[in-house]
Amino acid sequence: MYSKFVILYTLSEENYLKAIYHLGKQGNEAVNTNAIAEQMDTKASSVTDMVKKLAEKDLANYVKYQGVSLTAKGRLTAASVIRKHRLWEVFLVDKLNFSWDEVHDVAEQLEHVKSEKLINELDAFLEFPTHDPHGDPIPDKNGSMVKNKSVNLLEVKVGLEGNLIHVKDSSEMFLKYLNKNNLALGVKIKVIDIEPFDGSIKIAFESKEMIISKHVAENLFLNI
Amino acid sequence: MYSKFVILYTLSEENYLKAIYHLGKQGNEAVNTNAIAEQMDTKASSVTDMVKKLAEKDLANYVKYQGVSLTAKGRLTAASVIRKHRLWEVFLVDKLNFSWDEVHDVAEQLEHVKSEKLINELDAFLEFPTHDPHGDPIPDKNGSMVKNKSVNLLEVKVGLEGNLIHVKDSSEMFLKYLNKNNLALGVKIKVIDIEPFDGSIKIAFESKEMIISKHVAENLFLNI
DNA sequence: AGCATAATTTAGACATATCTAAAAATAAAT
DNA sequence: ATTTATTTTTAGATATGTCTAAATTATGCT
Repeated sequence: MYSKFVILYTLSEENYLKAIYHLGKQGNEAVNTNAIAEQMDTKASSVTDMVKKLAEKDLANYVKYQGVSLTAKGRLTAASVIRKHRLWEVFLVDKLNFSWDEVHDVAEQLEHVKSEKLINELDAFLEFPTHDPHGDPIPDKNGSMVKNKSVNLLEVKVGLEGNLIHVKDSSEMFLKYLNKNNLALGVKIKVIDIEPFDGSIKIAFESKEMIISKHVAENLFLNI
Repeated sequence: MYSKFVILYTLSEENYLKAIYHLGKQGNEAVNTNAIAEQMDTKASSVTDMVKKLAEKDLANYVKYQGVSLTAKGRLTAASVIRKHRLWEVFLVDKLNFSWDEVHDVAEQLEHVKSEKLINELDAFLEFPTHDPHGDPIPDKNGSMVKNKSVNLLEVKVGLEGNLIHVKDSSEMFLKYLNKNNLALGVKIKVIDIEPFDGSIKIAFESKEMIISKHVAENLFLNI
């Protein structure tokens, strides 16, 4: 009755693959042990252990003291987990009334459910979305995704405008800040002024003006 | 970024609670170590270990050599896992085109995802179903569910009829057998004859007749 | 180049959940 | 009631994934 299913990779392995994928340009660039440790809220020694295991399974390229990158196999596996994560986020927001700041932790669990049919049917049910609720592109079955040709708000010149199509930091705290200020995906934002002293930016949107810090601007992307 | 969520009980603990709940009349009756081991496809010694842990956490009543039952807390936890399992089964069948013999393994994974909001919103999205695709009742938030006042096919007298509302064995093999013979939930079945020699039963449904073994009949329930 | 600092790895330990094999307790049989 | 068989528990081992502390390698600085 309690059948065992084929577990290709463990939860832990999948999470490490994701971290390396995100930190190292889709896994193509070598990533430091310490960077991974920080990202995953764990210790560097634990990272070393796991990274050896990933290399043994032909998921990662690892040379002592030189960092880790992903093999083609590792990259595809990571992309598949990210695909699941983002599809579930769309499901939660579009069908289950979650707001974009509530989805992360739940999607983090759902992304590890193993079933080809499940994720393909979910994809179809959601009508093959291309982006998640934070504007991140959803990889297809082969791990490829559309390139976000968005521009960081810090690069936008005074007087120019564009729609907010992506936010980099998707922590609950940051998203709640955006919510509070009515900054949602799709909103048209115009750059009014840039303060050279601290890099803060005055923007206009929905007939309001507000000043955002450089740190906030770093995380906002427009399609200009 | 990779936040840790509060894990109340481990996957393993939840699976043991479910097994004890199913084997012991919703956890009210004491269950043998061996019975649990068989149900969970594990060894008796592993069961002893886990059962001690459940007792320590006030989820189970355990007296050496006397079997295990569930405390109120254990019963509620088990019911909550079963609630999730059955709601996900409804989702898979109603929304993602799964057939009733494909849902078990996937639901077995989804049932362990922790989020109050997720399961409540899913419940609402599915319009508060009362039964899963196999006719099993779905517990509510308090762990209570409607009593299935169905009659086992073995108890039905010759000449009487009723709708198939529940199948006990929900293994893929059994469900595929039912599919092959067009025996689906809701079908109106009439008992034509009972063979005293081996307990097999001739039934009529959808203007066909067929003979089913006693073993099959044991797993079918009608609402007479 | 040589030394100090930072990053990384190794060694050894721990918790969880499992197993095998042996011991102990209970149930069944004569 | 005693012996036999079955069930259950204990003791000790293993695998995974983590940790701390110490050792090693790489990097930065003068």
